[in-house]
Amino acid sequence: MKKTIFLYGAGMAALIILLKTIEYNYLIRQLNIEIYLGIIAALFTVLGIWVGIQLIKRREKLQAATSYKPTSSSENNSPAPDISEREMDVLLLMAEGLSNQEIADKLFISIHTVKTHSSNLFSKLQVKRRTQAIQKSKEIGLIG
Amino acid sequence: MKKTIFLYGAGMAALIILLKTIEYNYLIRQLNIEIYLGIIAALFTVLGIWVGIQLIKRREKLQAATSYKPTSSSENNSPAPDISEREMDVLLLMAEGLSNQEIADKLFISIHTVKTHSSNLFSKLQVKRRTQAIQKSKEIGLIG
DNA sequence: CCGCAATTGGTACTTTAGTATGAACGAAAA
DNA sequence: TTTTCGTTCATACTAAAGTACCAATTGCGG
Repeated sequence: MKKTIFLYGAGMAALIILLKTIEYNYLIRQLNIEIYLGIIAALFTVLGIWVGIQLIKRREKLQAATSYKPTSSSENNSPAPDISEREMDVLLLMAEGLSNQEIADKLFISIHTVKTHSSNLFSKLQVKRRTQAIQKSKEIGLIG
Repeated sequence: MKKTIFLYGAGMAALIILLKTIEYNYLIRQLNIEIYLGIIAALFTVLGIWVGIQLIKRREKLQAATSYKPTSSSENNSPAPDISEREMDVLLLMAEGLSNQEIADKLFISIHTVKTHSSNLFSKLQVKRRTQAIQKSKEIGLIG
């Protein structure tokens, strides 16, 4: 949370510095004021889109946390290793045949994170490939 | 789609009109140019946030549409795509989580042949990856 | 005999998957 | 407050999967 605000402020500062540089150097005397305003509008529109996406991600994370609690503490005793909630998300999408990139898009995380989760998943399931993970997790009743 | 674009354009137009009104009436002569730029930045940031939210919504809708497609009309157009005997062998071992090399060893053929079979298999099943092939062949009852 | 499909094998290439390692942050527990 | 764990992201690498194109063999039916 604080990090996002800091990054937002830093981005703003960087933009302001950039604009000041443009203004006081050479461009502002040659360019039309309309073009200058257009550049500012475009830049801050992009910045706003980024902020909006960040807000969506945060909200969805909070919603998921409040709605999905009873996933991994009920019946998994000996055969089911303690798969975390996020690893379970990856596993389910994996079983549907999605690629890592598609899983990343659907969960709003990067493909690197998907690889991290899946790698940990394979370790916990003691398998080497995603096809084996699907097969084994169905065997031990992790997924339907 | 078109509606969103129209709304976006309308929002832009309204903003421009507002800015022009501010500029040509009274504020621009009294206020500092910095404040004027700040107002523009803030307005377009808000606009960008809105656009970002719209983009997220659209993408989620598309994902839902694509993910729910194969439930209704997948088993009527391809109840039995003529899978050859050897392709079936590969598919069965594939569903057990074996790699191409392991399948090749088990069938006493080269890995190239396994790739050929699996590639033809994916074309016939209209999928792109082995995980999807397993999922789909179970859906349409090709394998148990 | 000839065409056709299936099977097998290959080269060369791009894409995806997976590993190893490190880093950062937040929340919860100790 | 410090530690631990889960989550996130990243780079750099190797391994596996998949595609495109080609070619030889075999068996079957016209």
